[in-house]
Amino acid sequence: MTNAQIAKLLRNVAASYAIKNEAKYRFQIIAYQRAADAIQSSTAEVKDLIKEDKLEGLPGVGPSIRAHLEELIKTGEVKHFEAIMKEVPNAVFPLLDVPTFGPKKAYKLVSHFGFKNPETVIADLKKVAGQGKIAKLEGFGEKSQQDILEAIEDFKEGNKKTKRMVLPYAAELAETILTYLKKSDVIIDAKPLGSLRRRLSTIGDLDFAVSTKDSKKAIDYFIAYPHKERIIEQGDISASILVSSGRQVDLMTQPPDSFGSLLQHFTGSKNHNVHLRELAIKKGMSLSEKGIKIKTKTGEKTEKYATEEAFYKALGMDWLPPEMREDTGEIELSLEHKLPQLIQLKDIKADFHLHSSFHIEPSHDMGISTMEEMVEKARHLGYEYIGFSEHNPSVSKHSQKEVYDILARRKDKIEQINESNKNIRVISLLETDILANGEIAIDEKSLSLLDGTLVSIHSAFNMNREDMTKRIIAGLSHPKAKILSHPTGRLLNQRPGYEVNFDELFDFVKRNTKALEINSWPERLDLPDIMVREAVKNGIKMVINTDSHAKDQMDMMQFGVSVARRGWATKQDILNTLSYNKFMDWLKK
DNA sequence: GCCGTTTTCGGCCCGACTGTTTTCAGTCG
Repeated sequence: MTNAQIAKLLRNVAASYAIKNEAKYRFQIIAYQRAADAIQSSTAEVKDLIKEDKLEGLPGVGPSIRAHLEELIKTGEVKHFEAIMKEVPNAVFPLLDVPTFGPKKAYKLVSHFGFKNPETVIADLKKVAGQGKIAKLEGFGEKSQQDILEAIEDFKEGNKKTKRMVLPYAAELAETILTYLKKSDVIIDAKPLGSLRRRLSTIGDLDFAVSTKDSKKAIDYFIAYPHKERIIEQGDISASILVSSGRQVDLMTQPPDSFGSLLQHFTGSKNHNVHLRELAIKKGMSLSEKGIKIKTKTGEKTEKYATEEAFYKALGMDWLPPEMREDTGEIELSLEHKLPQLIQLKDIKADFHLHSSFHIEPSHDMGISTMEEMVEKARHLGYEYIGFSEHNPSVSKHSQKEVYDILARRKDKIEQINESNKNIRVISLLETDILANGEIAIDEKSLSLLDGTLVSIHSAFNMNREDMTKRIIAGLSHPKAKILSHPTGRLLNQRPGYEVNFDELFDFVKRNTKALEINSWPERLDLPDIMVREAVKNGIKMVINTDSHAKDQMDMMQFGVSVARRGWATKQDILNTLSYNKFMDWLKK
């Protein structure tokens, strides 16, 4: 059973409690939802966590839910869950996945019409809505009947085409919308919110904060967005639209003197904010997007905050980078004024994963920009040095002698570039396959031509955990193999990573002066942020690379930096912040 | 049901928007 399935089960339990008696089970409902959130966002599978006795490490999973989950993994079902859910018709649960449907609405409709089949319930509901039968129900009307039809339609569309966007694409779309917003006369400032601002690797909806003295005009301007498909909702201070790519875009407004509270409130994460508001209550404060409500002798007043810095300061905290706001210890550090200094884009002095168009006759894809073009781009980016890491020449099409000859020509070419340009030092790297047997694809003689090599997995993904771990460690064991590229092998929205024992791998990397790559490619963003955090805790060195196949892709470094920041990495954790000489010293270790 | 340097008992975040309502319930973030 996957984490997603377990999370859904816990949400169904929460929904069942809500249907039974929401007031009575209020806190159980919250508890089950929290546990579901924690499990859904965990990188480790619940069954593995149980095996390693780490399940209680998840925030929101206590003794009771842990016992239930152990029963689930052991027997495939949980008696307690079954008992609660038995009182709710099965057909309720699929409806909960449809936006605008909560437990109450789903239950009312399913029980009134007597729907029995979870498989067909959405179609069944669409049918009775089409027949005008919902509008006649108490608590429903013509409009809500129409909304139900639209929600079902959108849901079916969404299932097909609108998965979460990877960060770089979301950032691009956001930039277009921000540019539009900033053209308005009444909009003083506009900034991204939510997961976009926290720089998650994948983004669902896009949220924006707007500073304005005239929220009505700002909202009118927003809903007139040229690529708008339709308005989802429109109120006095916020609105939501659907844009033509099928994405929902939300806008929140506040006057300039409350803009700081607005940014803070909607940047989240939910857990960060809930924790913050609980702390505030203990200080007699109440937090919202409007400011901080404080009880006074005469009544209460709301202090306004124009900046987030001032808002956090009022709570006795330092401003936190949005990437850290996940309630994983950052609030405590901020209260103690001990936040780490996260790495910034300007700290980056090099990029080691560049595929040029040099004719290397590679095992995989080639770049399209010349080495010279990429060097020029590196100069523009203010780098000090770069490394070319084309895929190794195909070993199925060439003898090792031929591989050597190609690499020797490439070495000459790199030397020539180093002689002709004084701005950027170029080092001779390669992206070498780790073969299924753990050997690296090219021989000793060819390796001797390189300053070092990145190694990576591009074949035989389906090995078991133990064999894959052995394979990677074997590949990384060669003195020239220094960096493991895209370590998990995941592709966002496409495939999960291969199975590796990362405890073992981390240990090996640390003991042998190797490094793990944070790959900035939009679908990779690999190492994932959560594992970067583990790597940082364990003192593992990393590099942030773009894996560029064209010069302009070198701009994607910012996304790798975002991943590093979400993992709390500082300059000291990332090797391409080192000067050329220091990095070369490391490479030779 | 979870959680803890104010608590192992007694708390548990805050508000906007919509539709169907004459004051609120449901959903969302």
